[in-house]
Amino acid sequence: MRHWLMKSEPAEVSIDDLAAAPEKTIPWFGVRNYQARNYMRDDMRVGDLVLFYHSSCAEPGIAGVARVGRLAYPDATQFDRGGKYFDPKATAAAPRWFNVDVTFVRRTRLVALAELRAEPGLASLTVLQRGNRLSITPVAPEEYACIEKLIRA
DNA sequence: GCCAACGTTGGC
DNA sequence: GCCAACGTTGGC
Repeated sequence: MRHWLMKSEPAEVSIDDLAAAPEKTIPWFGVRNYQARNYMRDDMRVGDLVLFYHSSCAEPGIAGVARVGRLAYPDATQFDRGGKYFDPKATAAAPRWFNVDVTFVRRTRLVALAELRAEPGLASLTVLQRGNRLSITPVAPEEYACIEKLIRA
């Protein structure tokens, strides 16, 4: 099983929104970056654990844990003509964008970005690297264990 | 609102 | 294939 960190703007989808969703599950639509897409399409498996990260907000940081609830399938919003995620180059026969479903596991205390940065064990965490903008990044098992510890601290 | 960093696009 | 221009991300 692999571990992931997925960013979401809480104004769009927060950990509370995920907890309140039907079946506590939300399709992770709208990703329009190839590397992030590839992680979902090629590497994510049902049951993989996800650190739910709030970004572009007053208190950026890890706000909860989720898991992959469904393998990647074509992102419906790419076909939504007029929608903000519409992609004119995508076709049903050759979809460009894929998403997994993400299922709520639990809230955590807010582990702030500054706290993550201050933790020596997380020095190579992808999301903390300079200039990183990827909304989906892998988390090594040791890094995940380190963050679990921070969550409980 | 600012701005650094990065990905994508499109002309050549 | 190069690279300038542009758009987006995301912390501050």
